[in-house]
Amino acid sequence: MIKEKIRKDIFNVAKQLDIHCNDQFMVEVPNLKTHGDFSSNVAMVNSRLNKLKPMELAEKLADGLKKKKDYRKVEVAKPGFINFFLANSFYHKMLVNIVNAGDTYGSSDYGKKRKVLLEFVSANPTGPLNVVSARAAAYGDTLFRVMTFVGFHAFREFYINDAGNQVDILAESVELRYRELHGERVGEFPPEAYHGEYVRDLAVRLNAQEGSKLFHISEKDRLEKMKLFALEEIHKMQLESLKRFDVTFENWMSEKKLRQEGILEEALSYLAEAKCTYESDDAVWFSSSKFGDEKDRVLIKSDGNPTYFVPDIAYHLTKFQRGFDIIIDVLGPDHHGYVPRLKAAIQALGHDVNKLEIVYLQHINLFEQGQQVKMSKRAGKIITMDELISEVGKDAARYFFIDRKPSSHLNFDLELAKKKSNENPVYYCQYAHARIASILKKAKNDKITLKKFDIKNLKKLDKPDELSIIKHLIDFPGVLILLADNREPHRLASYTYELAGMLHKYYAVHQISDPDNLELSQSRLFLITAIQNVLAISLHLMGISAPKKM
RNA sequence: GCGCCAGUAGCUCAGUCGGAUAGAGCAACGGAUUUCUAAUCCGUGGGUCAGGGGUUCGAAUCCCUUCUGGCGUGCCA
Repeated sequence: MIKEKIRKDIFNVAKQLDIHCNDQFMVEVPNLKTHGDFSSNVAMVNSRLNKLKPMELAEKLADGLKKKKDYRKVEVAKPGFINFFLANSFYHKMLVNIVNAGDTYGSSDYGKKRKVLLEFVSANPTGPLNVVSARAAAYGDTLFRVMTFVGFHAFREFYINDAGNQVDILAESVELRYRELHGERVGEFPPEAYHGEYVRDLAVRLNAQEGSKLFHISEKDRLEKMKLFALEEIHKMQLESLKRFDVTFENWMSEKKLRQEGILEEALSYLAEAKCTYESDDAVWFSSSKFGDEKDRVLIKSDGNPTYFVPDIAYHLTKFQRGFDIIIDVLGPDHHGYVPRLKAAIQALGHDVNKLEIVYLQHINLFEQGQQVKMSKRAGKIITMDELISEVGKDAARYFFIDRKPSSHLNFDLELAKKKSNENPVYYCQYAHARIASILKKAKNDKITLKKFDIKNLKKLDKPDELSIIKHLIDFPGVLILLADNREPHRLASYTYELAGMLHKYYAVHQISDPDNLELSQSRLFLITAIQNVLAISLHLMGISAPKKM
């Protein structure tokens, strides 16, 4: 992290010169190259404190900083900026570090082993995963990979709503299809039932296993059997889809299990102890409005059953009991009205609500030939995650889902994702990686080797584009930390795309491997080795393959 | 009505947390391969950062307000 280094240098010089310096100032990359590799507003921020004009203060600091050998030039500009130009030797030193670090480059102990729970996807076990789940899967998994890489102790968790109303309806839907198989006329399929073709498949498979036997047991037992069968099968389907997407979970939390273990009662009794519940209209209420929710919420319905809210409270209670430092829920946009009451419950239970973070992923619109693909859940006409993966491939799908920041609506262009051309950013990134592999192979054939590489040779790397590539490579660890802190995987997609672009441009202008120019070639091969290393790491963190050949 | 998210080039979006002349890609047009992969590169045009006000040395970024779009606002999950 160069910015940190420069900050430290500034602080040191200020101390030596007896200049007051608070930490409010910034070090950043200016828009214009003529303004240096980095610049700082330190003199402007601290001018009042030192009773000096910004320009005067800047001059003083700059004089001290000029003495450091990592800077080629330190200059002062108009309102009071200090501009830093780094020495080539500094870049070369960093480049060697990058290659030496290998696939650990960018990793750090930044997260200080803080325990992080990432809950995402958590789709109802009532059907195949859809594209929204796919976005959540790509988002959550990439965030997990990066947070782990920068030193957090992260866990992925999938919460299965395998109890309650929805799964009863699922069982009834299977029942109807099962009856149909046995020649019964079930008439119009109820609108609230699950219409998807997979329900029929489930019935067929159940029938293959059990035949008409199920008619000889009570309806209650039969429905229970169907429920278990359907849940098991759908869970396997979802697991399989996620596996195709290279996403796994450390833990699957079952709502049914929470109920069986009495966590719901536990949560309810804590709320009662905290005097946050009361009875009214034959129902039990939670006084969530005490904690900022807009109104109180029902916990136990007048029919004696808990609302879906209760298991959610119980589930979150376990998250806190398990001792996580950071708890991240990745939710769809339709849940944001729900969060205030959840946070109210956490406060009522006496836990630190600040540990809970909610990330809302916005909706996805699929486009095909410029037309939005209309999806209707009722008619069972949805595009599943599996169909999407088959259609565009895992790599493209994961990239496209990560490419936008979570709060943006995502327009997914199916045509573009399938294209194998420069228009498709996924291939653009992968091709850069493959291209390097190809150059390295060629160099090997030409007997240009990198073994026992002498750092002095890197002096040949002095072109502006070479230095800005190295600069970009040096940024990598900082990008990962920024990404982890802000929970914004899209930064990695942009970063990778930019790096790939730099390689392609570099390739177009310079002969990298040239047997007639051994020393220069070795320097350049060293550079592209570093690029390839970083490309491979970023692609891996995004769950995208890094091919050697395309 | 209230709440949340968004509004940046014709389109899709970035913008490193308040910095200097707001950036890419696509689309349009014009160029570049006797070459380490043209799945690539170079060039050209394109902007009232939705509107207005405020905060300060300085605002796409922070505050207020108006407008537009999406979602939410169940004893459904």
